[in-house]
Amino acid sequence: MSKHAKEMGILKEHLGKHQLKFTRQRELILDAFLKQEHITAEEMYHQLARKDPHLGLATIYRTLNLFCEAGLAQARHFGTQTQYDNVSHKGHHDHLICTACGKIVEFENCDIERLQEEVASRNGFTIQTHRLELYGLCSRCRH
Amino acid sequence: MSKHAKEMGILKEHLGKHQLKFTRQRELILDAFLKQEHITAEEMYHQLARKDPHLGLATIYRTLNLFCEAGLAQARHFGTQTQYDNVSHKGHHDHLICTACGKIVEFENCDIERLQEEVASRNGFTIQTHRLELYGLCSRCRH
DNA sequence: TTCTTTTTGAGACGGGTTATCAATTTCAAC
DNA sequence: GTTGAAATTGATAACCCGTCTCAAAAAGAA
Repeated sequence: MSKHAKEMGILKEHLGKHQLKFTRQRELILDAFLKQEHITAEEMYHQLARKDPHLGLATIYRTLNLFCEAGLAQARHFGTQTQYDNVSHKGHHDHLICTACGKIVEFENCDIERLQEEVASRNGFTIQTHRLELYGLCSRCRH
Repeated sequence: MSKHAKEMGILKEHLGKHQLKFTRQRELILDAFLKQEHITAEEMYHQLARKDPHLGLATIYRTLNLFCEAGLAQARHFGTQTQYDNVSHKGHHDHLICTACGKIVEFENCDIERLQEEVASRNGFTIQTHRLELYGLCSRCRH
């Protein structure tokens, strides 16, 4: 009866294939994860502290990495931290990153996505997800 | 009489603007840096150990970060390490990565690059470089 | 319920990067 | 060239994020 039945199914299938178990923590973390577009382990730790004060940070890291293996999440190294992106979110967005001040602007561009599909199929690939980061100087840092 | 007169000039200009000083170490590190497309601090530490056994790792980090501020380098977080890219090097290529077998195919696409420029300027950014990775299944792994 | 296997939580640990600080170097003004 | 203020260096301690460890708890098949 969860809103995330589809993803829960993907997770359970992955667990079954690898002799892993379905736990209360994994369910809790998946539910929280799917509500956002991307999150860090630390952020999720604080978010979930209210629901389950004893949930450990290590469990969150382990579980988010599990989601990556199951294809539900995608890890991305941003500055010093790791962002876990929600792959099921359409409206996938990319990033403009200022190399001077660290400012990050999100954007979407359908034309680029279409060209990516073209490149992929030309090479026999089926895209699952992608990462596009543009590094440069924002208007304020250009001086 | 260095081959890197242009970049040395950029560095000196940056130093001048910020009341920083031109040192033997900074010159040494810039020369080594410009000879490669990208390098980690650790790699440079070992490379330069022969020329100057007393050159400290902290100095290398500080100097590479200085190069980033001067626009000569660009930091990229790759896994646990930081790659410092030589911005003056063009010849950039992107990657198709198979999530099943790990196969990597390199490609270039001018149309995508042009659209990137568009997105950037619309947001007031000047692109120094970018990273585009397409993750999916290659033809052999699609089954 | 029983038993084996996996998972969890708490904290120790590890690798990469930054901060600290006394000694040294730069460089502008004499 | 000397001098002196200000920046830099090198060694290492501290830091942060993420992983590992391991005993206790939970899952799930029989």
